[in-house]
Amino acid sequence: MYMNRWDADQEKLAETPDLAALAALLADRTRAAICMALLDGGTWTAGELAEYAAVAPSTTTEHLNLLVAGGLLAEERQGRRRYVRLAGPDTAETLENLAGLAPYRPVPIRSLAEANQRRALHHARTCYDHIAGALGCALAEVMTERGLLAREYGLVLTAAGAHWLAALGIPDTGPSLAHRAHVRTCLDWTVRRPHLSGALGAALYRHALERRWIVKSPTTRILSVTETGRTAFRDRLGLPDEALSPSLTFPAPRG
Amino acid sequence: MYMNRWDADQEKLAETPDLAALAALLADRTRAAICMALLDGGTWTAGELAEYAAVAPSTTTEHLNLLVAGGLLAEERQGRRRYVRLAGPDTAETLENLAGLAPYRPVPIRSLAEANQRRALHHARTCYDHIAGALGCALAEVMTERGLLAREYGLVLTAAGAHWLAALGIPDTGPSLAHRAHVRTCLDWTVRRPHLSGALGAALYRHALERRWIVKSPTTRILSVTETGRTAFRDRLGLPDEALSPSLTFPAPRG
DNA sequence: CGGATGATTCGGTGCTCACCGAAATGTTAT
DNA sequence: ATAACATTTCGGTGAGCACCGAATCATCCG
Repeated sequence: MYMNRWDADQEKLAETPDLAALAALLADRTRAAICMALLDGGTWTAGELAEYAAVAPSTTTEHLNLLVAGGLLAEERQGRRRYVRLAGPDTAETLENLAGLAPYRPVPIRSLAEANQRRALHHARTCYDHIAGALGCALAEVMTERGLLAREYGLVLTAAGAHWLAALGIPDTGPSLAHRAHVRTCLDWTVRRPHLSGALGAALYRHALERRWIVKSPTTRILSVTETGRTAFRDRLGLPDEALSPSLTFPAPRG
Repeated sequence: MYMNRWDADQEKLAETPDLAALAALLADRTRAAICMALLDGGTWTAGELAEYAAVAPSTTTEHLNLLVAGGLLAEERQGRRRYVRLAGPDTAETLENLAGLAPYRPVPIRSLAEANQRRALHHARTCYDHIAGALGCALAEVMTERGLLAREYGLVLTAAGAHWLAALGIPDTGPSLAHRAHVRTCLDWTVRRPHLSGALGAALYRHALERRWIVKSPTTRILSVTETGRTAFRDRLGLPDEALSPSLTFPAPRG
């Protein structure tokens, strides 16, 4: 069918974002749980998600179909497996922001093991491609205090910060950093303070992983600070000891 | 009931953000329409929203109850009226991001007047407290080209940009700018390119309104560029003429 | 006071959709 | 080939919820 400029414009003009359709994807307990699980930045199989969400495999299939069709998830099929992950950093960031705005719901804790696990999650965990939890928040705070980041029209990298990054061996403008915008912060749902996300957050996470300052649990989102990491975080950033290990008490809120 | 430190921590640990509950608020066509309407940054009465969304007043009441209880909307009651608005800038920003991620839905256009209205909306409109549409995107682009903004670890204000702001009479660190973070961009759902949001976007919008570079339609989100504005935008920023009036053709995509 | 107006409560209706189980499909392992 | 496994298709069921209209409540105005 022939379409002239006017018709093409009409077409463009006559569109509106279907917010409800997108929200409907997340409005289901099970689908929301799947998305939160995938916020670890990893790739899961349909079966793993079925067990995690405690629903039948057939139900999971339907949910994944919707989420993929809606553009929230990317999928990759290998043999009889279906691997899914979040579609991209934008998706992850929006989910994080949404989670920060969401009300809180009590979660049952049945055993000491579960309690310890949650404690570890609160201390340090992955948030897609960066560090969240008390450790992530402490990083953002200390970097601000030290003048590596500044709050001027937002959180930005200072000259000192750029220098510090270079000293660490993180190039201040790489291919992955250039196209992805922002020193961003997102509200941490455990500590309710901001932590670093965006390209800078991702770069720091990768760097810390490479140097084995932190290690990631293969099955969960939990991060542990290694002995090397403890030293590095303390010496290079002056992170207080409380931020470096899961403890019974939380650091006092900023004041 | 007495609660020691351990119990308090347990309580905090045993919470998780209820993403599904929040998303459910937006998963309804009518409620989503209400939120999108409120993205104009204004305050609406229940009756106005009922007419806008084309549902019975009783239905609107129920929706508003849910949205207010969920923390998305703030309400203020005066006499027999119920005024509602978005809860805050965070809410608006998250909604914008979500809308940018959402799929597009064709919207019926029944008359020439409606077509013109949509054209105007695409050209320039309010997005909570800043400028969106082709004009908003053009602003962001031109400011970047002119070196007022730079993409280094994200979009930041350059020294030249700060100077330019000062010359305009916008203080580079005001009370409202300091506490609200970020030179932010959000994906425009009409042009699908980023426009300026965050504190800087809000400051620019206010400034342009005060100088009457633009005027806002009292009933819709449509912005019109005045004759003064045309001159100001062109002289101070070098905005191309295409960006200054609604036209039949769109500016070519960047490249 | 009495009438108009904006908003709310409530009961009832219809539709959507999350869920499961059983059977089927396709893939890897023995 | 046969068996074990991961996922999918399909039919049926039950619960949740968006909607309306009619009646009610509260406020403003003459």
